[in-house]
Amino acid sequence: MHIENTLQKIIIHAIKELYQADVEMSQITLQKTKKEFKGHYTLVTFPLLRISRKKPEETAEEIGSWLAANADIISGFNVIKGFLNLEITAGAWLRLLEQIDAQADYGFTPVTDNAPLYMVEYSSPNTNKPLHLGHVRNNLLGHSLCEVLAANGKRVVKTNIVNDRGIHICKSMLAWQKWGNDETPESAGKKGDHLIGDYYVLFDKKYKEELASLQEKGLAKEEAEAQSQLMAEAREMLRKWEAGDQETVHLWKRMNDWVYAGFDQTYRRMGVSFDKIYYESKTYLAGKEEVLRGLSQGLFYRKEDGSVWADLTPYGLDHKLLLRADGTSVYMTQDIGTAKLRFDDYPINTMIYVVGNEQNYHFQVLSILLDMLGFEFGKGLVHFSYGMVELPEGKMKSREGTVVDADALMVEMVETARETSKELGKLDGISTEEADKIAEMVGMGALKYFILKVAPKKNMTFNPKESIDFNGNTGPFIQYTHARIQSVLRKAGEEGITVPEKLENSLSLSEKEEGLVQLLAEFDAVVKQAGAEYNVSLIGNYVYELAKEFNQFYHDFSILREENIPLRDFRLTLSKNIALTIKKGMKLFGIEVPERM
RNA sequence: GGCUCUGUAGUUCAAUGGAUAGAAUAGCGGUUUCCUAAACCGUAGAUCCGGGUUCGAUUCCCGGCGGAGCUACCA
Repeated sequence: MHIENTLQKIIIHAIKELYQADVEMSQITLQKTKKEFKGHYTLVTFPLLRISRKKPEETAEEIGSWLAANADIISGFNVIKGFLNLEITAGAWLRLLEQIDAQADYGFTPVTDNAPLYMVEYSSPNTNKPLHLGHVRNNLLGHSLCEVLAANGKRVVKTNIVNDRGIHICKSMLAWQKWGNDETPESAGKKGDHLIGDYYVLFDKKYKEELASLQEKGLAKEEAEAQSQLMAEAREMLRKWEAGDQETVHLWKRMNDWVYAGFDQTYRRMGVSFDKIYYESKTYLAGKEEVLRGLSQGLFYRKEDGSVWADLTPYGLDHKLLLRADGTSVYMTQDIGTAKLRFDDYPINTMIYVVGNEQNYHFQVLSILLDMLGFEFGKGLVHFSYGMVELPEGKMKSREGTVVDADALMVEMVETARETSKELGKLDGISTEEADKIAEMVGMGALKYFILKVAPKKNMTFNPKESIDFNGNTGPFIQYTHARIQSVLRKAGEEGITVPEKLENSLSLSEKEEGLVQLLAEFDAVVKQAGAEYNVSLIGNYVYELAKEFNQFYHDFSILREENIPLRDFRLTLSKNIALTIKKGMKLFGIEVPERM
């Protein structure tokens, strides 16, 4: 980062000296030199030909010569076609390493009191179903995005909106009332969210049976649906709930608490958390108010049947329903209310919604509506849209029982990690507690990394078999690299070797060492870029590259037994810095790195 | 039909408009007297099709073809 920036400035100076022309930073295209060529950074000279009025090779040659003569961080250069490959001096690399070395453990850009405030909404579960694989991607992306933003010096408020009201909730309540026999999570030995989810499924089953028997009597499907006793009861329950009927509300609270306890357990294991949770049951009325205000101000209109609509045709969109004919609110109404409450609660600069791409249209509309209602934050809201998670067999379908449950998945990942460790004899001689801890870190690391390394925007395929693979571009590989480095440092300590704080300035770096130092130097820049582009996955691929380079490096050199003492010291410091960077990178993913594994 | 996203090795993923399109897996062939082999090395294999802009296109634009999603008085 620092070197790249410095280089750009020097090159701008060089061009001024050579061609008496001013160029913008953006015209200086620097990139990492490809492995097969000598050098660290490459200047692409094609965009500069207009200024130099010379052939690419000549231009590159001239700039290269000027730099070699005048810039003290350049130790050499070579020209291939229009590409100017620049070599950086060992001294410059070492100074950079010392800077990194001086950083605190997680010392990215520090967060200050007046830093921009970002509110990030993620997770957003329904209280009638346990979390599944899709939520896992949501939670991990949301949490990781928050970490990346904070690393870039932003204040972050993590928030969640719980969809805790509506007919779907009444369905599971009704099923529990009818067939539950007072079952509780304790008596059933199930997590609360799973218990409620099971009753939701039970309702659906019973409802289908009812429809089938009605249809047998000769009713059409629509008639059967209209006559369904069960559905009528569910609707009646919703009416009672909205009217504040004590018994209904009490049951609702009791069952919701079971669900929240279940969710909390899942969140804790995933390592995600929230600073402020909003409940739809408490925000939908505010939304209704806002919509009615908009109506009275002539922003919206009312149809003959009483329903309220927004005309979005001036924005190239359709008409959008905001309140039903019976006055009840819809999803959009609730999101308007939630947004208002949030901005009342916090001085938010940017609101980010981590929600799947099936809702792209919804957030496009929400942004316009908030803007119409006069909230200046409407226009700038960010929909952090991510793709669906599919299985090798295709989409997850609850009806076909192909939904991957989040809790079951985590259990399976950790179990597999434990089994594999055992087979490899890694668990010999360590306590059960430590083995458990390592299995948890590795299993969860595999899951998190597998999901986060994919560019958020894209749909992805989740293959359970491959996700628990510990080879290649995986979390465990990176964790393993970290553990090996810790082992090196530990052994050095046992031999009485201390890792030097200051580095000798006279060292010459091998190509491999230069490669590693370069990766270290660029890490902060990647984190910045990830924060600016809301692209979390950049970091994963980067840390993997670093880990891979180190493994190769490690394989080729015997670090501690190096005869040359300063070189040994240097490599120890390098190892320490790599371990630190891996740890920082993985923390941005919410992944823990074991000291040994 | 309209709108949005997407199309890269057998498979899963990379690639600010730059050099010979990278990895990983699976395949084939190797490396353990090497302080962690969950490692390392070699080998083979891909940009959906057709135009355009550009010195230069996987990337940007237009047109096809394929996939996903949205287009609900569900959330």
